[in-house]
Amino acid sequence: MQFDILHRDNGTAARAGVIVTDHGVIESPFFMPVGTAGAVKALHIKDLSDVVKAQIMLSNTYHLYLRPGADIISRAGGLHKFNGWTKPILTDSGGYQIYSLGDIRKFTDNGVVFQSHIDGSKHVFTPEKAMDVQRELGADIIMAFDECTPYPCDEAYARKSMKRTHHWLKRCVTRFEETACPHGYSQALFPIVQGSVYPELRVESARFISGIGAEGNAIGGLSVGEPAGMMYEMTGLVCGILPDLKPRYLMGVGTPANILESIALGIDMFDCVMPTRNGRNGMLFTRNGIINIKNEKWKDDFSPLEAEGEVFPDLQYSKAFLRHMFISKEILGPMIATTHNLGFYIWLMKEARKEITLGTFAGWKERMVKQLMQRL
RNA sequence: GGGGGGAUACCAGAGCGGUCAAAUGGGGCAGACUGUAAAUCUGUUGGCACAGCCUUCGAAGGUUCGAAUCCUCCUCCCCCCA
Repeated sequence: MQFDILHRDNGTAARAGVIVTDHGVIESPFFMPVGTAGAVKALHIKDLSDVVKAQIMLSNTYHLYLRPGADIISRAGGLHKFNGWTKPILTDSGGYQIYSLGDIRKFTDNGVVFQSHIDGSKHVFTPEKAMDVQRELGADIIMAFDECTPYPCDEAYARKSMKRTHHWLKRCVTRFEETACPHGYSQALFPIVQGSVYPELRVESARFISGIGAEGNAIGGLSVGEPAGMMYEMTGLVCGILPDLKPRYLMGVGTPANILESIALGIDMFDCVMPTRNGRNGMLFTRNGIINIKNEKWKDDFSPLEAEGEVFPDLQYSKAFLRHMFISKEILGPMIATTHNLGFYIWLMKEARKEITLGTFAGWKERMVKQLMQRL
């Protein structure tokens, strides 16, 4: 994997660059639609690629390991062959799932014992296992096995957990170096900074992660319920320490405003379920603000979803029609909303990139943040 | 013509003397959702001057301290036999 910074903004830490992988080029900053089980819910890969114009998708080790199983995907020739997505893929390691699994998991010295959310069966995940499975899945970028701390989290636990993540990282790196992708192309391993909302821990973790010399670095454990200001503070702090010339990935973020603010702090990569999940639940992100399409006030609004929009559904469907689809529980409702939201997110990233290139990102961002988060 | 069953809030449907402004489901309305156990979950759904009061359980009378629940009568619906 190769990363080059092509432009830097005037007045913020934002940068525009390019990542080259064996499955193609990605222009940064970028947003990765989440396709947990190997597919972005409610979307064909053709729409993901040609309509939404996603450059890369994210998938999940935990889910694919449980079902259909890494062996099946490996026998298919890797995840790209299995799901038909020929562009880059990033897989998350399963650390976040173990966090969100709550009380059906427990930590051991070796790794994590957890129960499947599907059938309750017991499984053990270790750093080595996370690497082995991700090698078989064959994503272009794979993530270290970490522990995502909840919010709030006391400092003693956050420190202990961070140390564990660091320790696990070393094991991940060792295993990663001992193995190769069985499908014949290269993979990059990204380590993850933790440390909850404690500046000293974040600094310590960012330094440790930087020392690994990875091809890219991620920030985890944020956007788990802490105030946005705290998230920006931690992100800015960590960005100041992580290598400048490597891509920075802020995991799980976020709202359009969160993303623009984080780009300004030096983040290049994002993923979030918000455009897809909230879309399926009737929330539309638009250039003018947020719409809850199920609200009665849209019932006779025949204006297009987004008059200035460039994505297929924007002009094709009216608000009244989409509301009708949702109220009638038609499958097309979630499909339209997902397509629109992802198209919007990716359009927003493209615009951000353009502004960075022009060196005018800061002012544009201020205007957009206010506008995008309004409730319509 | 004879016999039987039933009418409950927007709909369906429990309740069968007090703890009932009335279970439950649907529908309606609103909210939540940030590395997806999510096409999910939560709240609300008679009125108001709202820790209380007022008007509701087909209509009208009645019994009772007290009725959606018991009695009388009226109206309408359904089933069976002829």
